[in-house]
Amino acid sequence: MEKTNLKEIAKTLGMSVSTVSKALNGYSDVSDKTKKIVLDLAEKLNYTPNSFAVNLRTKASKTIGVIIPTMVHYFFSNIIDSILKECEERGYMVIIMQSNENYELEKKQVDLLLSKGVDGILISLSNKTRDTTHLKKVIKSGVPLILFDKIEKNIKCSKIINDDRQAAYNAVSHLIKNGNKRIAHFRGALNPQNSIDRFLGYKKALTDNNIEYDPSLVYECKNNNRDDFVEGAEIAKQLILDHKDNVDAIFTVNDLISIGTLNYFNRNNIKVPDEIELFGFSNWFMTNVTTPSISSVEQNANKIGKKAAEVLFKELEQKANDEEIFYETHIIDTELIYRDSTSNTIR
Amino acid sequence: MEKTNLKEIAKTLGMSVSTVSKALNGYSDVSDKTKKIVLDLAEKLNYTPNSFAVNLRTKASKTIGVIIPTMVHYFFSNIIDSILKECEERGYMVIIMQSNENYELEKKQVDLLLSKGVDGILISLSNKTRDTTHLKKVIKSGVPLILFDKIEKNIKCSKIINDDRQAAYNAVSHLIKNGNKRIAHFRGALNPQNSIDRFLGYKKALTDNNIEYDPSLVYECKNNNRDDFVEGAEIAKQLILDHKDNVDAIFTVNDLISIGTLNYFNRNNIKVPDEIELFGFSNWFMTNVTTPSISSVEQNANKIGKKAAEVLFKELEQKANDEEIFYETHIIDTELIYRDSTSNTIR
DNA sequence: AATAAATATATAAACTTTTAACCTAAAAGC
DNA sequence: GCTTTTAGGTTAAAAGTTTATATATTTATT
Repeated sequence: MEKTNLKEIAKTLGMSVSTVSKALNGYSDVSDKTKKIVLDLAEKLNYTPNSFAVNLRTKASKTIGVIIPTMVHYFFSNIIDSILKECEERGYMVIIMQSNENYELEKKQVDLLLSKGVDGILISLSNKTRDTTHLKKVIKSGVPLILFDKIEKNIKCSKIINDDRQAAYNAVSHLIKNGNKRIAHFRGALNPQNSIDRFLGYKKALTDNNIEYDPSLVYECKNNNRDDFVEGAEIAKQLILDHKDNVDAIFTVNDLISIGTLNYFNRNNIKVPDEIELFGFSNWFMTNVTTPSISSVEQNANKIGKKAAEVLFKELEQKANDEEIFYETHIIDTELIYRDSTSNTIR
Repeated sequence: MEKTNLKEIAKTLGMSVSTVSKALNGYSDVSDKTKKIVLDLAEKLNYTPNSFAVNLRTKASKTIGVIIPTMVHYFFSNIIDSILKECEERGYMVIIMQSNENYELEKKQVDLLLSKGVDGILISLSNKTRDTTHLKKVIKSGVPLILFDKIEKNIKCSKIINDDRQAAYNAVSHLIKNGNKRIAHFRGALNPQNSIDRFLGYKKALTDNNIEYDPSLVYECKNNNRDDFVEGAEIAKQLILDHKDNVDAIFTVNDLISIGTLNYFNRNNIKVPDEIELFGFSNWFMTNVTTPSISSVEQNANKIGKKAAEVLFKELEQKANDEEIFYETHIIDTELIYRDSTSNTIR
């Protein structure tokens, strides 16, 4: 079953290549009779167009590229999941690359995608990305670019994000409404924007509620991966050593840290939420099954991925129609999920 | 910065297109002097070959396709992780598709990948795949195919798998060595091969050790996703209702079920491992942080992905050299990880 | 009936690259 | 000094598709 082509079909039917092509593409200037003949033979021969040739001719590949820091993460794998679904529906393929939080690699991957001729690119930036010439290069080359989650504000393109700051603000406000005053924060590393924003939201919630910000209640977690559990437990221990009974609640930068913290408390008979309340971030499914279950911030990763793909396809269409493209920043809603690690008298 | 091409460069330098092409590709029949001139200008103009044209001409895309049942899974995201790394090293791109355990979708995706002209395809089959004409089509079309993890034995191609049966056998044997006689099995659904193999390994370990197989100790878990936790807890409850003190240990088909089970025992003051020992499967990182930590089977997902990619590239090379391809089945080693949910007096 | 309009098909160029085949001039061999 | 080889390059074909333009045929208009 050798792969056939337009030329073969044309020869067999005694037609020209262009007629066959037009028939297959449903052009109106081919008679229905001819169309049927062509379609039938194409079907019989199992004809599929050679996409290399189609790409070359049409200058489009019906393929998009996605770069994320890591695949092995609940949040990102969910984003990818919905990007794949959106693309699948539209007959687009997705090339996925992982930067592994490595800026050089991210840069190289952008080049690879461009050289590959993808129709559009979605990126969630690595934590180490400071320089953005590679992003500007994408824009210059005319390939639509969408940034999501880990974005760089000063790039002229559409962006899809959560409002981390607001989400953190809401979570901490909830802790305050519950009557907590001494609220600790287990923050992420110093650089990543998400980590900064969550910290800022935490801080603002305190000051807006006339609670003095106490830096000694803020602990930094270095890792952002599966070691977070261990680090969460260690920091929880340190917190108790430092502040004994003088702490009411903890807001953590992610759920795994919360789970580690909870684990330490459970092992040491510190009652959650009675003695200390706990609020996580990301709504990882495991927060629902710990004892007690952990309140957390739902980021709606699926919505982020879906919206990112939608905006890309919109821009792709606008580009095809030579319409002007207005860049959009979409803020995907987050929600507080109240579970048993917080007293939820008032919501 | 419009994208330039060979023609432009040739015109600027007053050479022929073919000389420029040969210079850039390091052919020996271009003088070093000319090469330098060409390379310099190409560098300056930021020339990158139009890969659509290269693909068309060379009939290769330097892209491979991967189909997996789901992305949102620790095991698969790890496999993808290492596939991406292997491909990255070789300058290959990876198109990833999710079948969502849907046979029709899997079939469609195979067609898409073929029509896209990928150089090779890696598939982990959906649980619902019975018919394999789509796989035969791949082979017929001459595109190297590698099956991994969820495979179909009767397809003539290379395969990368764990020996689930042996791994289960080893885990249960360990439980037996620890002195357990009444060993329950929380198995997966009836169809998937992995689930069947793990069950068979469980059964064989019993009979090989002269322990009578008791079907009433085998419980079926329907789901294979995040509801497993809840189901694990429910089945644990049922097990205790059914068998009270007449059960020594449990071997579960995956870790989330183990964790759910452990959660039920902890809540109901059933001591693990003193009253009941527990052995999971997959070595999900969370088994390391439960209280007590849970013994489990490490599947080496990264090795599976790495090997799958390696074998593909090997076949790709053999194909390029017109060598005969011998299909290989690689069994990736598993290992037992002993933790606190089992008494590990003898190893 | 002659012309205009419409319909249907064919021709040929273009997309960009690679490479087989060919050419020319200089170097080498005798 | 003549032939042969080699180095360094050019020409042109080919990959398979799309599409603007040209041509041929049929139908409609007056």
